[in-house]
Amino acid sequence: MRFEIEVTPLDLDLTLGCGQTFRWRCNPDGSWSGVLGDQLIDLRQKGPRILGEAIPGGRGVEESVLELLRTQDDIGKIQRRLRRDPVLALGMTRMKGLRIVKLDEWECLISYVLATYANIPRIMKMVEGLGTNYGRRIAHGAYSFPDRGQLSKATTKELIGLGLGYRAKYVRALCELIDESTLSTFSKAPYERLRKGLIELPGVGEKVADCVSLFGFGRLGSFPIDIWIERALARLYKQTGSYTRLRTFAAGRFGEYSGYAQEYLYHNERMHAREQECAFSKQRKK
DNA sequence: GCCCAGGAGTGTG
DNA sequence: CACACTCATGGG
Repeated sequence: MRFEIEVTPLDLDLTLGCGQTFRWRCNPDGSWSGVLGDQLIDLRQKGPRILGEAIPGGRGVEESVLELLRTQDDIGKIQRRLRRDPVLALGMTRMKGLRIVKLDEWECLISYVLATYANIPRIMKMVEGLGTNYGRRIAHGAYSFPDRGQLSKATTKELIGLGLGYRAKYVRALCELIDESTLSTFSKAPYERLRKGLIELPGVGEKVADCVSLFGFGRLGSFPIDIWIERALARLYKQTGSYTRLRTFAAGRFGEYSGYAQEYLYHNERMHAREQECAFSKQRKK
């Protein structure tokens, strides 16, 4: 089923390729393929228009893509607020098309528990492994992310076989602990209580809780601090110290849209590191 | 071969 | 509060 939607501003490559979600892949022709619920979806950007194709297709496909891209966010308003920070204002215009994504809560929780101490290619491989082994087949080579019931069938040994390592026991424990009401209670909870509830879960610390709050539960005030954000805060703001200290700094500086600030800083820092690396290798060639 | 990764859990000073 | 150590492994 083909469909077409319009989203502005939007940079699909930035949004789907900057490491927020581990389920979308860029095809050789520049389009993106991913799974939303039980739909395999291809997206191709033509200026402000997004040309999409869904298999098997059906009602609500457009809506699920609009939800993924958080089209209700007023990017202009968010950027005006964040531009009050001179450091952030510097390179922010080119980030205009980078949108926070809205992921399924359960998928997001499991994905970011797997994301601890692993690089992005490996995380993608682990998440893909859960899909192909425990999800439902949608199309050739495409599987839905397994729900609690499906993932509960996995043994710790099987999960380790998929390369999860010590993360396997956390996935097992989460399958036991999380039920239907847990996530809906979380959804209704105010941010700080949601955060505390998430941190009580096995395999979930402050950083994962903040990622799940942001990408899974859509709390834009959340500010996950990983190694890249730590570097960015040290390099650009001369801020170092504990997670709590850095988090307090970010809240005061970026306020209710800290999540967008975080994603800008994250992407910027990774690009900066890559430029440094290129400059270094060029220098060595001489 | 070596370094590092969208960290968490636990124990100690 | 701050560190220190372990966990388990694969990608670049």
